[in-house]
Amino acid sequence: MQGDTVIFKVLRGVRNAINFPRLRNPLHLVSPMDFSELKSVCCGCSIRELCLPAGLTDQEVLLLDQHMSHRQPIKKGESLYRTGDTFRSLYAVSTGFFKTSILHEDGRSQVTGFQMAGEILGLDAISTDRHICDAVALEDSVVCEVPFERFEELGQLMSNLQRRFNRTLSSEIVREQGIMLLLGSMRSEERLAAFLVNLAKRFSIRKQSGSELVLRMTREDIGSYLGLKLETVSRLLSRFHDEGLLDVHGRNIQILDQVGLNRLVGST
Amino acid sequence: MQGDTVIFKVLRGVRNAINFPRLRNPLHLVSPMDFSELKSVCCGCSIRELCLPAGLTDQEVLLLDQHMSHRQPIKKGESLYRTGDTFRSLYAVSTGFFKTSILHEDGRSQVTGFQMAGEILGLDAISTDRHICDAVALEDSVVCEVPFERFEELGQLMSNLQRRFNRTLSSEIVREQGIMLLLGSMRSEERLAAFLVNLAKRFSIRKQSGSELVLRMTREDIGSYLGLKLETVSRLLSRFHDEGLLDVHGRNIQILDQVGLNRLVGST
DNA sequence: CGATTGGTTGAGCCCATTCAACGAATGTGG
DNA sequence: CCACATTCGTTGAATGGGCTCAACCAATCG
Repeated sequence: MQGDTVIFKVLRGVRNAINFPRLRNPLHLVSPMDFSELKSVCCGCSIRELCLPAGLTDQEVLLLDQHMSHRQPIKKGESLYRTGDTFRSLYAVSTGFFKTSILHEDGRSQVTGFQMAGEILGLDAISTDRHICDAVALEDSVVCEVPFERFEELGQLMSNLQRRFNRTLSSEIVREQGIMLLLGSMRSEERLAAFLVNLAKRFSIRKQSGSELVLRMTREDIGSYLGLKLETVSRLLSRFHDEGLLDVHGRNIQILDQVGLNRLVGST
Repeated sequence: MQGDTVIFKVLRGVRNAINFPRLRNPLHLVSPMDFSELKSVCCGCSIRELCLPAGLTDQEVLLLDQHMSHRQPIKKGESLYRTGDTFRSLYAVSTGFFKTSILHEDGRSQVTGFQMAGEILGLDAISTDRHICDAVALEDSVVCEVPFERFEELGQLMSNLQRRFNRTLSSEIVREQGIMLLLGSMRSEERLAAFLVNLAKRFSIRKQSGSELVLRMTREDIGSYLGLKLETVSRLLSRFHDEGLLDVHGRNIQILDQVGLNRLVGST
């Protein structure tokens, strides 16, 4: 134990001596001309605190910003990446809406998630250096490309960034466990209610209405995500409508009874 | 772009100059007496390459070993941690078998995984600093406790370790996506077949028989994991037995027709 | 020894699926 | 501009896969 602490103090000393102080130096080394070329992307981004830069200082964000983020538009229906593509970058959704889905050998597919502003795409590819799912834009969108090799290097220099990223990865694990619970032990109406509640919550965090949802995905996408058939989703939406929980007009859904919907999920 | 590269070279230079060379120094600073107290744990571990130290050099493993791993026995039926416990450490299974499960408010629970030698427990807790599932030993087991704060510090100093850890987290995401596919779009017999094939594969990687399985979990555990009722699991095992795919004697299961089982899953 | 836990099997039921028809909206090319 | 195809969504009727309920057995444990 004693030996442990000694070594650790040394290690920590080394890290502190070099990591944080040097962190600022590189920026100072850049000529004024270079500085003028640096356009802040993340710094002025409205969803900064929902995204990778969450919890970083302005200085840190600036560093991340200039060396990492590369904005890129994606048209509705286009793929950001496909299964089998070699993995080079993570993508943070800036604006828009995506779905990710994995393919089974026999042609069946499973939607594994819907991503909106601030959420990260491609985390699953880190493990194998290849994308194992398809990411498709469900509306015209903009993503920030984050070259992963560089990001890892930056993580080594910014412990704060690395710590946040560990949390991002862990959150994705938690999210998926929630889906496992949903798929493994909820009935259809509970699944759909949970889905709508989750979507509403994520919209409202982003300062959008938490009761008026504009679905960007088809009934089939929802069904795949929830382990249901599209007809079942359609029927359930109609039933929720009849029961006064929702107002359903195609993809425009207004939540009329938030409490009733939550009761269905079982939480609260 | 030019500016990018300049700064990056500097950053990389800083890292290289301090990270790897210094890495060895702390050990040299320790007195001989301290050295004698250091017992290698991971270094001699038979599953080293399946566990956190995978891909590290001997020197790096030694460092990880001495400051991180703390072996700890867990009796069958005991909890390694419970939902709500504050998160301090990850645990690597050294020997034995665990299950993790999350609890729904209304009492329902969902088994989210079974962990065997070399697999890491607690990854989901990183996101919130609290454990969000229960981890229970299904047989007498030994785990290596890895205090996470220290591990993060070490990751900052060993880029290799950090990179591997990113992959570990990502692999867990991929694993869970596989379960989502299973729960969302497979029929009961496919699920059970996939489960058995996966279990057999993991046993055989660990130099154990890939055809003679000794299940450590109950039918109910399996059912929860696969989104089925225990009766369904029992019936399916009986059917597989009748069809000559398996030899089932309680928890001792021998796979008789590997090919037939794989055909059920749909892969190959 | 009874009590408890885990496993198997049967009978009937129900929820979600399958199959099918139809309508609305959108886009495309002549 | 219309005719046509395509995609998406809704709704009905019938089916069936997995669930519920229940009885029974085996192993383990106090």
